[in-house]
Amino acid sequence: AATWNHTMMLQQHPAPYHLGQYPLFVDLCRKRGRQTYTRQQTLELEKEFHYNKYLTRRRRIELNRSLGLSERQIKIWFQNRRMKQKKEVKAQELEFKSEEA
Amino acid sequence: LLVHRRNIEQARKKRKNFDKDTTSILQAYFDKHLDHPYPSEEHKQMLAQQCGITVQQVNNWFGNQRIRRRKQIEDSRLQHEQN
DNA sequence: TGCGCCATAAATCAC
DNA sequence: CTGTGATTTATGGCG
Repeated sequence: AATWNHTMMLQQHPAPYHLGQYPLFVDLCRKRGRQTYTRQQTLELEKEFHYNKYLTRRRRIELNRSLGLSERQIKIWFQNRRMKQKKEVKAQELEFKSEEA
Repeated sequence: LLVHRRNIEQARKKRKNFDKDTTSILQAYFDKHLDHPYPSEEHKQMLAQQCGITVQQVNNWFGNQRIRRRKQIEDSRLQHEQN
């Protein structure tokens, strides 16, 4: 039986893909790197997020031009930011629970 | 960074390593499910309760562990490589 | 048909 | 310095 690490080594695919089998060699592109955004970029994005949590296409294009980030990166940033906020809210709720002690 | 300022101002907690018992429980589960170290939501909650940590911390631990073990295996394989 | 949510990868941060 | 828990970019599946 192929272990997780065998699977990784042979197929390059540890597969978080719930629902059964994952095709071979799918995940080779997951060797990607990651750009770290500048302070200014993060600051502007954070500012925009405070203004509204969801972006219109128009706003996305404006940010694309003012920051040097692609529309896709900006869209993804907002998705991640919403997830982060959700986690923070969840953590706060857990804190309230522990206050009952 | 900004994140740091935030942490210091809001949380004021130092990052602490998990205690030995917690690590033991998590590693035992990981090793037991080496074929597929992706615990279900139910198992994550169970582990969190057993370890006295949050589900998010369980997620962090498994995420880090998967990547780091994978790297370990790759590295040891590269060391063995001779052509 | 695209968009957002979600779990996750991988890199990076920070103690 | 290293190690490790946490956070930040980025992907792909699915609703």
